Amino acid sequence: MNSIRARVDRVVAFLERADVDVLAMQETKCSDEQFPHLAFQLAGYDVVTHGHNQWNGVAVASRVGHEDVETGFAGMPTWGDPPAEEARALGVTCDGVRVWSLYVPNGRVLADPHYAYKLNWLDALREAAAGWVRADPGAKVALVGDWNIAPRDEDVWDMTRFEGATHVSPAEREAFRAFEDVGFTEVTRDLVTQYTYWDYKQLAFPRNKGMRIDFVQASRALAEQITGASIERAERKGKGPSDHVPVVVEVAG
DNA sequence: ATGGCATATCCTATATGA
Repeated sequence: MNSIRARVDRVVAFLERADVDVLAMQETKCSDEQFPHLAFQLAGYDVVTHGHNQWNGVAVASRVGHEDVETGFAGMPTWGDPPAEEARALGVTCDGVRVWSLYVPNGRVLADPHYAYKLNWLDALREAAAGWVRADPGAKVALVGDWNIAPRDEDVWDMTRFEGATHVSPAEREAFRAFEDVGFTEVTRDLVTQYTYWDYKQLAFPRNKGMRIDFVQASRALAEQITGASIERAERKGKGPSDHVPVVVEVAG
């Protein structure tokens, strides 16, 4: 989002236009008290929010109900001094699908402690997710949001610009791939080819210098029900866009 | 050749982002 308050009208207009049931948001950049609920309610969506302050922040808007809200996951690493859990993960069940809105730590640069935090955070998420499907192999679980990883070379506009950078390192790519080992499949890759993020700077969007870093990892039971996917590139246009665009999946039933 | 954005708040400065 890069701030929900800065573009709530755009977001709600998109939900209505695209006929979306559930929206997982990341980087809302506001506290729970500051979240602009009213615009969503007027459009028929209830929003569950998890935000502490101006950093991070995740939320799930749904017009098909929501239950079993969880903030953070078991074993989620902390950050800062004093160490604290950041608002980067929110689990909500919407019409039988367990939706996790995830804002994976950026990593900054490879030498930064934030990079180790990112890898630890992904490890802990995979462990937690493994437990969810182990407990219920038929569970429909969606791990969605800003993964801050470009799993393949073609997911960035120019690999030579990413030598020694985060988002493309072997360790990050392995951390993303390892969700396969615990029963998850990335379900948008085979259905659509498109970047999901373009920097605000250097005319990145008109030059199509983007990155594909937003993904949907689905449990087996959910992956079987995915019937379509799209990446809403047009949402990067016009006045006041986010630097990311929506990634949409269709679920049967 | 260089630098060029956008958001937040402790707002004429700094942190964050990828």
